[in-house]
Amino acid sequence: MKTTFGCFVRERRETLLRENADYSLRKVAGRIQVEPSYVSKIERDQVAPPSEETIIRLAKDLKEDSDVLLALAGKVSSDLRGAILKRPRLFAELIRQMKNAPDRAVLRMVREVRDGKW
Amino acid sequence: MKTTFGCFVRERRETLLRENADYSLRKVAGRIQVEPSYVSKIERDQVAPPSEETIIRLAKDLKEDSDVLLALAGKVSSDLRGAILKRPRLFAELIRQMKNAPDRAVLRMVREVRDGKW
DNA sequence: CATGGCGTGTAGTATATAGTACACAGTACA
DNA sequence: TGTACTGTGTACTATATACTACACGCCATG
Repeated sequence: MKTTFGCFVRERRETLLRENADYSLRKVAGRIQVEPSYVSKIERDQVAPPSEETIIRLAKDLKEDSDVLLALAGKVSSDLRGAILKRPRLFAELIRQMKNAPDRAVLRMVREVRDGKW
Repeated sequence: MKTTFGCFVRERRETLLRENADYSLRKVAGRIQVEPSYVSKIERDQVAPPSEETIIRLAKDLKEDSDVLLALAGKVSSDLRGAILKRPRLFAELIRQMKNAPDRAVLRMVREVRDGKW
């Protein structure tokens, strides 16, 4: 079974709540500026995941990687989308090529580029 | 000025129409299974670009790269999205790293991976 | 001169997205 | 024992998305 957005968020929040009462559903809702009932429905997967902006605020609040949270919501963060849209053919080829490459290989490339080997 | 989705499509269609009467707006609309008035509005950017599925049918009909057409519509094709969502942190890092790399460098890496150098 | 194909204008629709507002019942604790 | 906080149920809403349906006027041509 796949982890859903809601389950993941609930689990993460309850973990934080165990050692910090500031992570009640209502407190989190307050900080990320949505209604508590909405967070409740989100965590039980009763509604679709929220918007990108709300997911990013939530990720920050829960100290989670926003790319991971966005992925669980089936979304790609808009800065990545922006990069792809500027050079669609190039990135399409890159991603399709890397799709089946093992993590190690992809990481090696990232490192090579970061180290200026181009 | 940026080329819009509509302008691009209209220009492409009219180019094809010049040597083939099968590329009238109505004929294209018929083949891609939407109303002619809808295509008219799309080409004049009077409405937002159509759905991914419709864009792909349109790209095929106009013999255009669907990734390019999707990009003009501000969309990323769902197979690319799927690849990113499976390994969000990895691909986020990859794309952010490649974002500022010159085309040549990215292409070199793509070729290296394709040629099994990993 | 009417018939067929052309592009376009107006109006309307179904479904999805992204939430709000507020009442309610249970629990803790002072 | 009351009050403060917890999570949840119900109902509603505004905006966006992705189109359809159909009528209109223009032009070519047979």
